[in-house]
Amino acid sequence: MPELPEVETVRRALAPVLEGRTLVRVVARRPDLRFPLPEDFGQRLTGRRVRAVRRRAKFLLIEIDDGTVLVSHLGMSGSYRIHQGDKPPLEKHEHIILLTDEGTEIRYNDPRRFGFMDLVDGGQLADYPMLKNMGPEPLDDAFDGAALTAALKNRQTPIKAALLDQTVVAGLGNIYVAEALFRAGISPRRKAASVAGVRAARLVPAIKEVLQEAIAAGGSSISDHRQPDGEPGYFQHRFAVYGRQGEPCPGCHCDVSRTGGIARITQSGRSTFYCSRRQR
DNA sequence: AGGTAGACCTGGACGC
DNA sequence: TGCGTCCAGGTCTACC
Repeated sequence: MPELPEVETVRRALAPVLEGRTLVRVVARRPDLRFPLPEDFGQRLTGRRVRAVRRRAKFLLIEIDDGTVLVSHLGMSGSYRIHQGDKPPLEKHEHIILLTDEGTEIRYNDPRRFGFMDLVDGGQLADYPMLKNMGPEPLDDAFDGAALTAALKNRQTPIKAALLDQTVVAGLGNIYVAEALFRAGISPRRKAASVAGVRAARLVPAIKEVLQEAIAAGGSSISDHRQPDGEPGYFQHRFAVYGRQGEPCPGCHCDVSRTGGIARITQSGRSTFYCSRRQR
């Protein structure tokens, strides 16, 4: 599921039920997700108050009043669900349960367990291995055409792979890279270093716009992913190319029976969707 | 050094 | 119904 817009949607849902609240019960129903959970994970959080729920790229950063940060990454299939009042029976893959002093229950569900949680000293966060080399936030003003051009300089890999590299720009994944490249009219196969100057200046706003629109739509619901309140996201209905192989791209007048419509290719082991006529 | 496969894990969709 | 195959939003590690 979760690229930047989905994680931001989760952050916005969790912040009002967690910030300022005390965690009265924290249960890990198994000792590990992708990695082993820290020793005494539940005990270290129980009785503590949550200061803030932040996000960096695809990471949720839940700041605790003792200076600890609960780092949460959703991997491919992680999701949070908030229950106030009625608590339905626990599901098989609901691995982590947080209960607040207001009686709100927050469950972390992750069938594939590619997600993980960790407890990190706030002062050490900048050195945390998975955050240390992270590139700029795509929605920050500092991320502009010049910054992208510099980050792509001399890179021979396709632009698709470069945008998935979190050290170039942090938070994009397979879906939003495809959508941003379509909007910018840039082929995913183009050499990254050649996305400079005007092309980079076109790509940056395409990235920002697609992310902002997706956040406004509550993210994308692929498979059975939901927002924490149980509502689906709606941005998947607005995908121009992702998952649409063989269809005409939006605004396209070509003869799909002849051109084959939106193409699907494999790049570094992952599906790429694009229009070979309008993306160069 | 930079770039590309393989690994991690479960479940859903599809073909036979 | 059941089995095998393929595919999936991410990222680390091990190789060339």
